[in-house]
Amino acid sequence: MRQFKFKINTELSGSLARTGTIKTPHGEIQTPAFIVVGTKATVKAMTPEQVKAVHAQAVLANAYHLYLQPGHKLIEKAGGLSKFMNWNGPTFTDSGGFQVLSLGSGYKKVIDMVGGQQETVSTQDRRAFVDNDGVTFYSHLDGSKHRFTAELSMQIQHAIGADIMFAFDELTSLVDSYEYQIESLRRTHAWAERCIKELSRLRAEHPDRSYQALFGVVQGAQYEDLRRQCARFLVALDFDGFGIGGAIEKNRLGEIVSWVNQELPKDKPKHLLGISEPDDIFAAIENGIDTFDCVSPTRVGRNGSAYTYFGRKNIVASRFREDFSPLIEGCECYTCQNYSRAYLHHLLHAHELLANTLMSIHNEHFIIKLVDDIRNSIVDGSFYKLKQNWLKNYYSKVDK
RNA sequence: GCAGGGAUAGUGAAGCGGUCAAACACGGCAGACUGUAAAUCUGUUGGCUCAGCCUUCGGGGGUUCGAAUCCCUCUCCCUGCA
Repeated sequence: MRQFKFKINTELSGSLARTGTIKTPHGEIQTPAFIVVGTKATVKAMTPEQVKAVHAQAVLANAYHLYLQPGHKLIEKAGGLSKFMNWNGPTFTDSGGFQVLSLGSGYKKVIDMVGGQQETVSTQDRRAFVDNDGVTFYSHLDGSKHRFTAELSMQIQHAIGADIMFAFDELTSLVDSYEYQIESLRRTHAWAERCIKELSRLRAEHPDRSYQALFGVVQGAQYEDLRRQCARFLVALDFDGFGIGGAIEKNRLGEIVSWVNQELPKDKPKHLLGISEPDDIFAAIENGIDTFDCVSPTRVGRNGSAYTYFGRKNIVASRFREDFSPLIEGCECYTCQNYSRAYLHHLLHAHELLANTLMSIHNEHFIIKLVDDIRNSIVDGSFYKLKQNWLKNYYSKVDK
């Protein structure tokens, strides 16, 4: 019995935006929702109680990382991801497909979301090699050799036991040729079919775990024909929802998401992988995205930046040394309720671990609240007003 | 008191006649971070009218075309012996 359900609650006329509810065995997710990232079965520097307190509805972990350490079998023995990490809400796992890029062609390179200059990586520097059947790669932890296939990714994710899993895909970069995108897409399609097949085998083997939902991932980079083609291909398969992945030029994000969502069935949830900048969030939701995840709030926080209504602020900067006000006046997060910018500045300079926790709490709270506010604005029809005012402030360069 | 060693930019520490405004580390300053090889990475860090010039390597004085680097002397510190 599949317990995964998605229901649309309200729609914003004149756009693809909607609110909805995803029902999983571990609880409901009110969408649009920002899904917090906990790659290695932990949201870095935060306890599950703190994750709950910032109103996170679900956590997304990573199959690649958990396979290498501590091993998916161990998590299975522990009773599944949710129990293992003491997070009693819904969970997602990413397939490990992203590592094809981050360890392969994008090794040591930042994925350029703006679409500027990019270099490809020479073969000898690569740690991952893609072929039609799968990916051979070397562990970033100890250099040991491994091989991922669609089947193994499903076995890993199935063992980890998240409520929502993603099909194994290949992520290309913007500099890959159109020809390569076609070749890659062919693999992503084949792997999607193999994921479906492998999951049905696993479900038959483990009826108790048939609750796990599987999302297919749409690739195709910046090409409209490829994006639409990929979406149509995946629709024909038995996916519970869809992820949209791959290299996306920042200024075309809304456009690309809209092509895909015009092809995908309306009544299934759509997840945009790895996005959380405020302007991207507005663009994504406006074009029909229900959930997204991103490492940015925690990573940026650990590295000293805080989200505010007037842009990100580098709290390590000396101008905050004697600033005894909270990160945001009136912010309801634990950090702003109790600590000043000067204190956070001090913790960051002293490399105190509490800095990571307090900065992460604020940033996660901030992004989650933004998405919650957007959800409410869809319900009461004030979406466009919120978007306009919000982004005007955020990019105003005012230092408040 | 005698013998030896040492004083280098914010700190520690290289340099031991020219390529030294002086390695490197830390600290400082600034920036970046979008399916986490990230408590990470990048740039910068004497001054200025900045492709050049000026003042620096404990203080002072020498040697030399040229000194942080050699000599004399003073001050302070360390280690032995008295």
